[in-house]
Amino acid sequence: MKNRRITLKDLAKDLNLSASTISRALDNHPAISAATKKIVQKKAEELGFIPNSIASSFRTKKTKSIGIIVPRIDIHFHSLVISGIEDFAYKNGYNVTIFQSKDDLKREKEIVKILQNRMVDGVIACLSIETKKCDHFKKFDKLGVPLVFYDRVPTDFDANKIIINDFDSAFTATEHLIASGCKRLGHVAGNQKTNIFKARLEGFKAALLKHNVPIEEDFILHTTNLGYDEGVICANNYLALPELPDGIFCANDYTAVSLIQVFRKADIKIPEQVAIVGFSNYPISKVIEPHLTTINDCAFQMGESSAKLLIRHIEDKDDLVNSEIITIRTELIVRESTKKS
Amino acid sequence: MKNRRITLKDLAKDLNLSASTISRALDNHPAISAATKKIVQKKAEELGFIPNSIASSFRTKKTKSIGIIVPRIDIHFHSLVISGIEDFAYKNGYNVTIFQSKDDLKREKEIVKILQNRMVDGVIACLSIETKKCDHFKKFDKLGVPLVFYDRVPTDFDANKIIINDFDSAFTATEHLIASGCKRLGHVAGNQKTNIFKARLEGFKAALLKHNVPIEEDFILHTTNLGYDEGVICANNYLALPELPDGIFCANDYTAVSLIQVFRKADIKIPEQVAIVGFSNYPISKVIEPHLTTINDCAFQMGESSAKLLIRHIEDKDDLVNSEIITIRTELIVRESTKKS
DNA sequence: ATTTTTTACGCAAACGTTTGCATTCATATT
DNA sequence: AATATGAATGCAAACGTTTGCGTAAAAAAT
Repeated sequence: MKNRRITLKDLAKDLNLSASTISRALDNHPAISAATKKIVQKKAEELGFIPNSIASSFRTKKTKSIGIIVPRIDIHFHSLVISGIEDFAYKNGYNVTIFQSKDDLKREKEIVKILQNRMVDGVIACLSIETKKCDHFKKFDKLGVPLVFYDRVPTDFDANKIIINDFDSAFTATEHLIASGCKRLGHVAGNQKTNIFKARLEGFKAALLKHNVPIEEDFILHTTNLGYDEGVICANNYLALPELPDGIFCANDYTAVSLIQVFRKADIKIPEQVAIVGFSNYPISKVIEPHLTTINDCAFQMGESSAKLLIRHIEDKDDLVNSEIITIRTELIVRESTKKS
Repeated sequence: MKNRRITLKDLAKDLNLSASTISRALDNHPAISAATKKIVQKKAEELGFIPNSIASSFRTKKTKSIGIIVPRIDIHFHSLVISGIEDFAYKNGYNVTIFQSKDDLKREKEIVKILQNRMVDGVIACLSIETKKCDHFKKFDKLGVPLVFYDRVPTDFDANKIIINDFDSAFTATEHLIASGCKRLGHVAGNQKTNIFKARLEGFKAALLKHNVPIEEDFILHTTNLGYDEGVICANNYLALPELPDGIFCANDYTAVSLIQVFRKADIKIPEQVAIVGFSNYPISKVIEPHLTTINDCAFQMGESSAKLLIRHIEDKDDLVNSEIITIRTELIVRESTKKS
């Protein structure tokens, strides 16, 4: 039962070599002869030697693993980002340990503490919605643990950040509505305490300004979490207005989908009467009828870029740059929900 | 810059105590006086001591981390399971390291090797679609590393498994169609090389048998990956038949959604002309019009149960049970797609 | 044949923590 | 007063690997 693990020393004894030679042989160290390497590798195979990576990490102070803090794993955007991170990390010999903050600041702080026990070579994080100050993250810098934020990033301190340009994306989405012939534009806005949603609203307004479209405050509806239910509420609010907007840019796809559904039930033609644009390119956007025009936020690529940047910082310790902001290019995906034609 | 980490020894020197006393004090060991504990804790706080968990793991041979192998993270079912695992693990002081097999057997084997380097106290896995033989997993047993499979589990060897009863679930779904008045029943079947999809087909047939509904082979369509596109193909195949089924049980929600969309475009009323049931309760099932009746596979709970079972096996080493199969209760969620009324 | 260089390997320390056992000192028991 | 008990702490080894440095033997240079 007690299957003691084979160690370097066991191999060494078996082959009348020293542990250091075994270690170097398996590491393909130049100072070891080809013949010895062969022998060692064969023996290792034979005895089923499995290197103890904990011992190795302990010695070298490198764990080859990176920690990820996300609000929730089961949100499609985040699972895509994680997928991108894992993919890039895996190809580069790193593995990823995942924590969910559940959008709870207290839990986020706990996780940060856990992550500091030198379990990870670097950290990738997306802030909880509650997080305003990021002091708890500052210790990573002192410990020499590289840190990259994505999507919801801190504004109160310098850090590596992977973001999309929410302002520009919103601007593009809105311009698309205008180009489609919309004259009365509305916006379903996200929580304005969160920067990305603030930027989307600002981008929306900027586009109107540029094209001399009047900003109708009644057409700008505010939400707190951009869920389906809030989308339904917004839709009904629009319906209660004396006149509907003829184009609405929603800060995410969920609310956009709800709008479409409620409007259609009210026999309002999409896109003929109201054109709708969402944000994030969630899977539902390709399912809803009519298919939803939306902004692809390239979540997988965000994950890849995060991992890439982090690993570069992990391995280039002499890197003088300690703060880098990378903006991922988004794209407008035009589907039926805006094709007035 | 070089911020050397504070260690137990530093604390010991500072307080004129031995490292062992510090260690025990922070561990709340009974042999240490309350007074000493106070002092040690205060000093630890003051110097910003962070225990080196790698060293601890190295010494104790416990990493308090569990490895997860999933086909893909960005599939909603899996991200839900992972979420359940992480949640339970977190509450019990474990963290989770995630790997994606990408449904590639070769990569799955690589991951298994990586996971054996004693990085994890236990493993939770969902087999890649390619995996038929599970020999590569057997080493975990020899190493004393507990292993739990979920959803796609091996059939060729005893192991801890968390599954749903696909046969029963399919049976229930089909009975529901029959109870709704359907007489000509169809099934969109998944890849029959995969057990869960085979069981769903069998459950479907068994329900027909029980209720003396004829099994019409033309109404049973086979697919390979159950994607949207295959759903569209199936829908068109149904439309090409001399007579449509009046009730269809789909092996997953994607194909069910495609059926609904294609049928509606062909001006076929759902559920009046054709009632449709899906499987898995994906988010889209609540968005599609009409909302989709489906089987809730309780993915989050699967994750929780997996973690619970695994951690029990990790901590009860003397546990004589080495193979346990837990079936999670599914539930039929009735929505508009089957409400003929 | 001697010296120098090169090649291939061994020695031993170190990483920070945990833990069985020994030790010290104070207190309780006889 | 001598011994036994118990509480609190220290000692030292161990976990398995890596790595700078030392050294022996072999090859090359003189």
